[in-house]
Amino acid sequence: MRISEASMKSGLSADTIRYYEKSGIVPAIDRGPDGLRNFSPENVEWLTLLYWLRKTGMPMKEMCRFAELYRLGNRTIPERKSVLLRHSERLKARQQELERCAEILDYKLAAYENIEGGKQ
Amino acid sequence: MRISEASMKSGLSADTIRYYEKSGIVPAIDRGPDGLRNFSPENVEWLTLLYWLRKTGMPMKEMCRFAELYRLGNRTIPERKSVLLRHSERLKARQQELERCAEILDYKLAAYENIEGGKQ
DNA sequence: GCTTGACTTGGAGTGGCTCCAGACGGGTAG
DNA sequence: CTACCCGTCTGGAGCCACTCCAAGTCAAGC
Repeated sequence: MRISEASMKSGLSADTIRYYEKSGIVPAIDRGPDGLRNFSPENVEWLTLLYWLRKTGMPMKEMCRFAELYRLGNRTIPERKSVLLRHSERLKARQQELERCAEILDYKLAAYENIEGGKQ
Repeated sequence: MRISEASMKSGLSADTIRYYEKSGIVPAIDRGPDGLRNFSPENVEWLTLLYWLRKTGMPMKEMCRFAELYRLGNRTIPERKSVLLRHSERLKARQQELERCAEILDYKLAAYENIEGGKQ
């Protein structure tokens, strides 16, 4: 499939996909005789995973490392697991931040309720 | 208090505080006779709020708007409330994304458990 | 009086895209 | 056949929100 379809399915923009390919985070995609990229379902699966990792704050560097491990085959699975576990920890920390911020917002909003028309 | 203390208390770096002041998101801070910034507790409270809003993804533009409303005094409280409510919605959406990603990670990790030593 | 350290400014650099100009090639319309 | 539109290509500029740095000022301590 071509880039627009891969983009729709993965969630990444066509520009971002090209950018990822350039930076090696995505393997060089096969090209048709016309020179256009031809994405396989596996490519799209990979892009989709990247979409989620990136969206939830994994840095490029780490994604590059992860991609490299993937290229190196099965014997890197333990390390890949540890990358994902680390990210999972990050997600938890992030959720706590969001919760903390939600509390602060609630507090602020309640304060506004009380003030409404009073002093600042 | 000086910038280093304000930085510690708010969580923002000194550079970021100066940057925020330059961009108007923070009111011009009082200067002592030595030309150094002299932060009041209210300044720090404001910085702390900004820290949380920014950290949880509120764009600068919106924070600028919020700062402007704040400057305009109490009659803008309803609009300030709606800014915070909108952000609160954003937090919820963000939390769902994190959860979705956590699911995907769990799925991947489980797949790795099964593969461990088998085929890629 | 000299060093140390916190602060100042302006400006350059960074990460991760995002947008754009200009070129190409395939398909439909006139 | 020509005109035009689409989607794609590449390389490069632009953007956001910092972050870091150089060069300078000043105050306090030895």
